[in-house]
Amino acid sequence: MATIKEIAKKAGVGVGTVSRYLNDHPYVSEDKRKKIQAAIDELDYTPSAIATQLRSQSTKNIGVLVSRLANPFFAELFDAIERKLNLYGYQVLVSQTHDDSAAEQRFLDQLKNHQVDGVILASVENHELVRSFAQAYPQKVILLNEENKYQDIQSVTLNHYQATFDALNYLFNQGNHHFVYITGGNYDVKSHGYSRTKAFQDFAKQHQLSINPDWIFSQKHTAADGQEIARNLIKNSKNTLPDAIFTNSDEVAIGLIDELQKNNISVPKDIAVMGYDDQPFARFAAVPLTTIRQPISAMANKAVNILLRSLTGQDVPENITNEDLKLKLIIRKSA
Amino acid sequence: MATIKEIAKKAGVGVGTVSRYLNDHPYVSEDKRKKIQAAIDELDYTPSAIATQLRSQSTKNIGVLVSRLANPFFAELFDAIERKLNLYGYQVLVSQTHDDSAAEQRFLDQLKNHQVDGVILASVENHELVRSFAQAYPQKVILLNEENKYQDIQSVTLNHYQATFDALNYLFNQGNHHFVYITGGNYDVKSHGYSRTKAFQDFAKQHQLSINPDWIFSQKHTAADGQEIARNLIKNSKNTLPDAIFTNSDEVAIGLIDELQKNNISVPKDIAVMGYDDQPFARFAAVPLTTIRQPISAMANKAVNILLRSLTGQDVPENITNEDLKLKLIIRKSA
DNA sequence: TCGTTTAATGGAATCGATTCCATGTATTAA
DNA sequence: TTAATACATGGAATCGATTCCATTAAACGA
Repeated sequence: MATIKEIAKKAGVGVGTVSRYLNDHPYVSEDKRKKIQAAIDELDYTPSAIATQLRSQSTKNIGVLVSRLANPFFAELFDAIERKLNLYGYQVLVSQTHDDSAAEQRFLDQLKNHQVDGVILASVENHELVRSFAQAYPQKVILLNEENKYQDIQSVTLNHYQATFDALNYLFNQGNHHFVYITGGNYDVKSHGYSRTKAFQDFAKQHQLSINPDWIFSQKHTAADGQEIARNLIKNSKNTLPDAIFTNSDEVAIGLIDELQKNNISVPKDIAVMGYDDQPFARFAAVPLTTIRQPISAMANKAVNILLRSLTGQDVPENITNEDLKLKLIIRKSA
Repeated sequence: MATIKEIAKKAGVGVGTVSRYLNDHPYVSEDKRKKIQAAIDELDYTPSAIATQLRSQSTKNIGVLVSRLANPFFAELFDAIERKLNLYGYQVLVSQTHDDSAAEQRFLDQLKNHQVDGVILASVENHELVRSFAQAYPQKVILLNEENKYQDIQSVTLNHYQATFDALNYLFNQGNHHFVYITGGNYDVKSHGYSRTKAFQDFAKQHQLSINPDWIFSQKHTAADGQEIARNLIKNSKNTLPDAIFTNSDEVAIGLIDELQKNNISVPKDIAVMGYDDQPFARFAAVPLTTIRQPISAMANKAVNILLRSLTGQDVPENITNEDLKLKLIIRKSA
């Protein structure tokens, strides 16, 4: 590959002049412009991004971390983020954790070794780890849709507590009192998704519902997980079945419904099922899902806006309102 | 951030020694090892990946190009590719074309400017463009699941022609003779997905089916597209409706079925619908999809194997057989 | 004992761009 | 006419690693 030196030589000018030409600096005569461009064309020259990055100490790369891209929610989120970042000339590097905090570590290390200028974390496994990075690089890290226990980390957060509470209320008011709760995280304070779980716990307390520990499921993500839960429920609960299931993912909901119906349990008549995300597919399910819609594109845009602003100091329009970031209960057939 | 120079200074050794230590070269005394490690710990040093990349002329980054990650097929494909590449210490950069060849151009330029060591193209818009890159960097480019008109480009290809032909035969043998054909590409030779289209054309010829030009749809990808097609079909075809629809995507199939049913057209009784991909969701659709399953993980592994081998010259196990790469008709309810 | 490997080490050169500095010429102001 | 700016340019220094080369010390063989 040709280098800037070769271009300079071929054009009969200094490397400085070539660089100035490439970067649209003034102070390059028309005469040399032509010669330089000719040399570039002739040698099919493209500047080495790596060299530029080293010298300029900036990569124009942003890392995005999600737990699993095969989850349509994350795929759509990534899509929105990429579109927005491309607008500003950034490339995007995605990584998936698959719930593995070692993968998260490797991802974050890219900040340290300057592979990326900043990161958007749409998933966090190890809060301590993330926090230590966020403190080391406060402008370079932003949490998206994750619990933020520490005010010192930039983040865009939605009110999942309220949305979950409202959805549970909706189920309750339909006469459901025996709940199954399924989360993608763990059923404790340190887990991601805890504000939803907290809402469930508070809700149960408020209505004095007894929580059956066998009806709490953790780290469930896929339709296959949902099917398994349904089987488990049917097998273990002898004569008592729940009357409502709150999932934290449409995928799980779909698996559940499929398996329940196969066992002649009607949704929503026998059991109501509440999804989460309003994934593209939700409306097309065998029983169209009642679910909580996340405002994906608004979330993505806001996160990118904030990150770019803090990264470059330059003014990036703030055009996302709190209204745009509202979660919304979508009522279909499953509950 | 600390640099290797500062480490050298703090440890009282030369930069060469530090570098040797970092890269596990022999010829570093136990004594200095300790001092260097102490300095590294104290200054929280991490080598700059950019500098290393510049010097070593290799990035350990691979680019993956897909048309749309929100398509579950591509999301799963990406997932499989990423898992495999991580195993070998590579990072992955994804880009989406969204059918825009300018995006493809930008993506490929990363090869030229050394942002990536190689690329996997699971989608191609502009064949000429891709070919010119493939010729400039023959070992660095591999096509995955795309038409390969030129034998000079590395690729892994499946027999979509045969799979499509077989699926059409299946539909035909059920008594369907009036076909709608829907592709994600264009209905011509230059388009991606043409071997499927060719199979359809040959099939029609063989059975002397008349092709209704109003029943050919191009560049359709989403469930919304499917719904629109269904509406279009119903509105325009007065008293004649097709009896079978061959789609090139489960997503489209799902939208179709939804809209047809809303109009009291029964699937598969009135119209049979054939999907493509066997996306995770296919089995959970309102009418579980009859579709053609793509061997995603085998495809991904094979592509990565070939690419890494041609990139590094080193031996990467070839453990994917042709049997693993077979497309398979999955019969459910929609046809 | 002396020549020959082997082990350790420091530091300059290098990868390919950008930017600062020095220098020179042309233009304008007074 | 002269001083002050503006315009153009070449090339060295720099970003932060790796690697080659030169040098020295220790171990080895005969």
